[in-house]
Amino acid sequence: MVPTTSAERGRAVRAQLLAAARELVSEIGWNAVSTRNLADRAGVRAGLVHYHFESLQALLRQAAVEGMRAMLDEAVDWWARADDPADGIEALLTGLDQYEGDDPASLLFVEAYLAATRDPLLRTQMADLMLGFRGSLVTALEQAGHPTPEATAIVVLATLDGFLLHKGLDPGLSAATIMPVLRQLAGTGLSPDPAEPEGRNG
Amino acid sequence: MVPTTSAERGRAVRAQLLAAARELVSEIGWNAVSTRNLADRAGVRAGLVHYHFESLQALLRQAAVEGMRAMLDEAVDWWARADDPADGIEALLTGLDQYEGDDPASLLFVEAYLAATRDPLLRTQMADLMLGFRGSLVTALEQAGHPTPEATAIVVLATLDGFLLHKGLDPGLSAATIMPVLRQLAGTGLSPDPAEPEGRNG
DNA sequence: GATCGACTTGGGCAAGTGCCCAAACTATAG
DNA sequence: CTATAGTTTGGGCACTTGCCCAAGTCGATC
Repeated sequence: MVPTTSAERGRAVRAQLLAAARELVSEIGWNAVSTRNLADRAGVRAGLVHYHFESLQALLRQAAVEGMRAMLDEAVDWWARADDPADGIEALLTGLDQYEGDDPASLLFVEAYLAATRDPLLRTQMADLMLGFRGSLVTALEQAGHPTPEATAIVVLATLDGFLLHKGLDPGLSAATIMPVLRQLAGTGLSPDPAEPEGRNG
Repeated sequence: MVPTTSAERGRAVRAQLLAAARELVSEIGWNAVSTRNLADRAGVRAGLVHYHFESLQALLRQAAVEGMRAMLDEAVDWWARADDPADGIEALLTGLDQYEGDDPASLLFVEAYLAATRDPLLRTQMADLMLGFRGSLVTALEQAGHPTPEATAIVVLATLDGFLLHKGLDPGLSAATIMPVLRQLAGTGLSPDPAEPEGRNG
């Protein structure tokens, strides 16, 4: 259905701008997104950016936070369904494996981390997001009877983000390589697999 | 010794520019460094940037790679001295703990990771750097008799980088919290020390 | 028809960008 | 002294930046 009223078209433009922002942030970097190339990508005139949003930064902030929240919510669902937290981690990791270090979703996260360093509002919003996500991992680990859920959750999340940083440099890195180690981490530590083959990288 | 000849002064200016670049990249971000604020920080005229360097990007690339190499070499020395790889990791982590998420060295790394995504030359240089660093961790783990040195090294390095990403959001994160988990990872799992599990808590 | 409000247009502004270059400077060599 | 080579200066070019705004379009309401 093509939007007809002004309000409907306005809402559509806002959505297009936010989607274009998500694309461009991963493609050219947070600081390289300008009102003009953003409007270009969204297929609208540049003047509209500052009609619909207070500033470029506010637009980028909203786009990033909404995008990340959607992805994290999806991941939390995985955890709710899987009975072993390690299965949820594996699902997350293999999701990254189809890309070769230029996964747009991953880059959006890293760009946002960096931008948050210089944008206090974005920092608090992202901190809330990550706290909630970490909490859901902690409860999953608790329910699995893990001895140190808090510290392990922090390490697992750091590893996930660090892994996609490294994958940008070395696309040959495979989730399969590190999965056994993460599985051992997420497991209760009571039944380690006897012989785990050594992976390699490219 | 104050430089007197033109060549000496030129070398000094190059060094000042590279140092200023390292500072500014962590303070305002890779893409926000311009010829003018860079020259300003270095205390030289803007025209000198393009006399001494082919381009701004080339300057930033060289500054980042040199800075990272110096820091990694230092860390490798730690490994050479410590007999337990976990001690080296602990030394690295506590080095990060004195900052509150705005450690200039850490930010330089993350900024470089991101810039490498869009600069093929920087990517290969950083890949070499990280491969060498990871290799030294692998040998340290091998000598300690670790069963899966390769995969563990990848996870440990990813955790290190991911941890500083998260620390930017949540400065309350302490290295002490995750150290037991990393120690378990880096250990052989055979507990060479008589009493080792469950040390102090953060 | 007229009016209203949300939205859109296109042009503009001051400031900043990377890079360039002719001219000047400076310490050494012939 | 005059060359010479390396370095430094200050201004400039063409372009992009975020943000602004008067004038316009368009459907809904009176």
